[in-house]
Amino acid sequence: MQAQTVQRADARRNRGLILEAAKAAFARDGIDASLDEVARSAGVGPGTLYRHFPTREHLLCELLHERQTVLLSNRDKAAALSCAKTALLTWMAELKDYLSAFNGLPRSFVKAMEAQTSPLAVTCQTLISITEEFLSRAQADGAARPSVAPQALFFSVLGAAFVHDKVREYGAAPESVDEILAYGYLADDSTKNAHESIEHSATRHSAIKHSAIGSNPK
Amino acid sequence: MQAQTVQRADARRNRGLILEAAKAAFARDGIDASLDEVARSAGVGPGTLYRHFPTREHLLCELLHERQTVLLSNRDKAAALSCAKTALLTWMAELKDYLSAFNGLPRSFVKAMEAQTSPLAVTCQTLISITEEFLSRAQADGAARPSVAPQALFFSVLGAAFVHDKVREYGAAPESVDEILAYGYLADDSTKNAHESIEHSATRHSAIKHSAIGSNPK
DNA sequence: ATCTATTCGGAGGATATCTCCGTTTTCCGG
DNA sequence: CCGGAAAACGGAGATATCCTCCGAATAGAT
Repeated sequence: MQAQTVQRADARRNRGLILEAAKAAFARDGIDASLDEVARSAGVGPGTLYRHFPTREHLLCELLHERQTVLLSNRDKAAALSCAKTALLTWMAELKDYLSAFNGLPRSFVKAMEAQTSPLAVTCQTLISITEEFLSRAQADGAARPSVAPQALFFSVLGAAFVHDKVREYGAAPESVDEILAYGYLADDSTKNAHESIEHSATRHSAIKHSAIGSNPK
Repeated sequence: MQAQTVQRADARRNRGLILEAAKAAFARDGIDASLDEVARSAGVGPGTLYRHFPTREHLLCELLHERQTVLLSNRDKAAALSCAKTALLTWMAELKDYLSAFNGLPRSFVKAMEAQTSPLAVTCQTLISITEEFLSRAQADGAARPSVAPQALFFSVLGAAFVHDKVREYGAAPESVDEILAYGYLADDSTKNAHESIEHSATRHSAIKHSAIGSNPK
């Protein structure tokens, strides 16, 4: 790794070559692209790649910086919107797009959320914080439901991003999923008494899971 | 494969052993568990495993049959509910639970939807059809939004199932994501004029994506 | 021009997927 | 009960990926 000191010229050059090759490979094959292949197409040895980027996540994180710059500038544009609801909707669209940058990217983010050691973890926290800003503003404005938590919302976008590419390939409208996320699948005017049915069902579900697969302890 | 004729005694026995071992391995390590390891713990050679189940999906599909039986019986219970809304909510919970049976299962399903050759593809179609039943009924009842398409709803559940385990591990309430899916993150009483903002944002988003990554043509 | 710290590159060990084919097992007809 | 053909087994091995280790090469300071 290059620590805090200045790195040698060849090191700097190779780093750039690797990033370029990785960007192409990830864009083409998704984040599971072979790293040895990336090294090969960058014209360096595997050792060089792993010295610069110890894990796939480090490499990914570096590639996302570029995107992140765009995302943050769009955050500002969205934040400048006068309508809190439109601002939130806009941010959500930007966020989902960012999370769909590479095929399989949501999986990396989700993994990063359970392992704080991942270099993507900080990014996650940042994104949740920003989401919270937009969400809070919309909630204060009465445009978003008060019981929605920023973490839950972020997870939901991750889910939407996860299916995003496949929805397109399947022929359905990608926005249809976004719309469900924003407005729900239930109608607005329903009474609230069916709410507990979800809990009930979920509880019953655990019981089912138990009896169905619980035959192997630990 | 065992074609239509009866298979030999040892073949039948090994098939059972493999399924048992695979169930344990998938439950423990998720659907990416090593198949050679499954074969080893089943006490058979790799060749035997691959002769019985040519691909990981074939094996997975067979393992899901058991779950599917439970799911279908629960479908009937849910369908018997008098309230269309509660019925839909219940089905959605059952479905999500089914799709969370193994860690990483949603990825397989999503893959199956773009490759019709996968043995899971039929299952997908079945699940979408059932979802459509519940959805249509709720829509006729005014309990679900008319513009929601069954495919989009299914994709949304896949997204929710994808993050399900991680939400739990993260410490947030798993139901929070379900709630967002059902009711949306926006408030009920908003006017509809922000609707087009989504489209607008999406369009603008594509433009962003273009300029950000469009440097490598095909 | 020399020397040293840095960086490189690729051989190689570990693990996983999937195939091929010689060997073993089942079970049917005699 | 007993061949023998068909069915099934199993594991060696070809290929791919990840990641490490260390002798060789190189940049850049003196």
